[in-house]
Amino acid sequence: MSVATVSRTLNGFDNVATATRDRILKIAGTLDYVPHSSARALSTRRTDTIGVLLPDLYGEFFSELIRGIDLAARARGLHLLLSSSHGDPQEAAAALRAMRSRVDAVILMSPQARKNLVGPGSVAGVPVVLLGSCPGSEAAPSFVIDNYAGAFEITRHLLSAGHRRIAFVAGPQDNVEARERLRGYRAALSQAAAAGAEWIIEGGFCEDSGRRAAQALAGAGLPDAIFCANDMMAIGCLDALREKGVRVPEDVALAGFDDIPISRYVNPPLTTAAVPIADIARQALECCADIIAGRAVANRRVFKPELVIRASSMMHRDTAANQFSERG
Amino acid sequence: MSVATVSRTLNGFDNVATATRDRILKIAGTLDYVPHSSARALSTRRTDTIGVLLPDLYGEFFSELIRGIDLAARARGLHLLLSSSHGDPQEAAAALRAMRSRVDAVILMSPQARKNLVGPGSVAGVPVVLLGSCPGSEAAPSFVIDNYAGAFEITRHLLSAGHRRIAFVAGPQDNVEARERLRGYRAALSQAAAAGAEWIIEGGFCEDSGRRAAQALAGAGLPDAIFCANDMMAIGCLDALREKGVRVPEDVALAGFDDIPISRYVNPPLTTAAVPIADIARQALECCADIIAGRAVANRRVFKPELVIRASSMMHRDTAANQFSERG
DNA sequence: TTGAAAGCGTTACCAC
DNA sequence: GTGGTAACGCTTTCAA
Repeated sequence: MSVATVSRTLNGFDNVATATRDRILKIAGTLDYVPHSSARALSTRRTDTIGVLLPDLYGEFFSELIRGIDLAARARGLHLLLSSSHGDPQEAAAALRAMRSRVDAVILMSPQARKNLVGPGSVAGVPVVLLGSCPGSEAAPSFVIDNYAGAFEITRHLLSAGHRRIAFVAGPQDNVEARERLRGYRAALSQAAAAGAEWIIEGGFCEDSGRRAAQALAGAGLPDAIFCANDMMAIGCLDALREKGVRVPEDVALAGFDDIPISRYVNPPLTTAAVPIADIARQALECCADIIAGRAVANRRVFKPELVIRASSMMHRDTAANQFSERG
Repeated sequence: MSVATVSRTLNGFDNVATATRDRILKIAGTLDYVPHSSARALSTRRTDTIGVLLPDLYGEFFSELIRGIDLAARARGLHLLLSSSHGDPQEAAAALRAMRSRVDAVILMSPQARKNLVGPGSVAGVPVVLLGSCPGSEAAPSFVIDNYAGAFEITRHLLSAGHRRIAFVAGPQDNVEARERLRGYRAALSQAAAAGAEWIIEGGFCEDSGRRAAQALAGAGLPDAIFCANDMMAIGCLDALREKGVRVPEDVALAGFDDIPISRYVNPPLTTAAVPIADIARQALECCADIIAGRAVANRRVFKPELVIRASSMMHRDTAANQFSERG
């Protein structure tokens, strides 16, 4: 038998005699033979691998993201090359370069990018699909969250629950998603006549920055409500408030953003803007698969977060009464 | 210039004239040239990639694990090929086969394995490092948690806090780690004269099974303490107890296992057995690097969890008094 | 110090 | 249906 025939058999071509094929398959099974992927990739120019480039890996947000991508990749028989902790876009660019010949496409999340990381849909020949906004790389297909709308709705919800002075714990300043959430908060405030002034505290998307924000707020006189730019900060916030003896939602209402799995399990459960993380992840991977297969893909898909009201933002009957009487 | 000279230059050999080298590097920089990794791998028989095979990807435990591995891999210039959701060992074996030619070594976690997945330190030529116990594959280097000791200590802590009737919410029955934790609980109980009888509820390591366990317990008359085989179940448990109006730790004490990051942020903070997840992950990766480099590696490294006492298991002064008078 | 050429293990094209 | 063989892009040995 020639290598050619073996190759054809193993790749499922039908121009192989049944007898030959059976014999080959039997022997391959006996030998536990697996084709060498590098050789195949060299010849085929396909690796059956998708690269995943994330800014970080801490917390349930990224965990859900990877889970969604992994599930979809397995369903399509694709491998996943993972690389993260690319806070700065420079590093992301380097990682992208290192991945170039190892993958057929890349899922890239780089909310801190400034200049264009990615050319029109690809970088140096590798197709790129963006997860979230990536400033300067608008040409690539992207799956983005409508952060503005989500933050706007959360803020409006807090206002309509009777809260007036609403503090916002912002995300990293160089993060586009974080900035959009801030913009949504501001817009909702300025649109509501009854709303108090803007009240912005710096944060960094991690639990600890939420903690610090709560400590600062508790020291400076509490607002009616605290809106954290993501759930992790809200959880840190909640913890620090508990330590200070501040009750949520009785003394202060609280809301987050993302609806990571844990948010429904904290005490009180967290009001938040639900982002279908795993679903976005799946679609991003399928988009990669489509691109590789040469199918047409949507250029941009926007996901609007869904307002999820839980106990952390509920207004207590008598607290509400007090507030309304206080403020007329 | 010949390809050979270019190759030597790019691989940092010193038998290249400085002038030639500079010229090559300059041109390579201009062209943004990156060697084709498949071609290189085909020639070198090295991929500079480590495979990571996990049973699941849900929750902070795995998220921390991947984070630890990723950090260490980046530090060593290695890539990560990730594959998960291999509940059943059959699938894990298939994934292992598919990875074979794509990686230099594999970090494998397969707590549900039965027969030997892995030969003496490798499977079909690929070195394997085990994360956690992997029944039947004891020949490979492994990084394991002393689940028995951890569970023993948690149980003893609960007993010494005055709790007598301690319920255990078990993990999946086919999971070795879960079984070891159960064994630790049992041993501690049988060793303490004052302890109540064994009280075991089935669980599955996920939040929801913790919820269900709590609901069952709340219906059947509460124990003094609930010890969940991992933190996720404890968090689900805590949530369901809150819904039922059961106070923790006043009405019932609670403890988990793993010390995932979120555990200190729930209300009340969770008593647990701290497993240095990210550190174990790092060491596992470094072990892979050592094996690839031909360095000697330890065959088995055991990590003893550290008891972390937080508010969820604290006994209230008067509750304690009541219990002692009732039983004493 | 450099270049020529033989692999590495596939796939794919072209004869037969 | 099948086999021979030229790529694929690199590393490495051997000569020069």
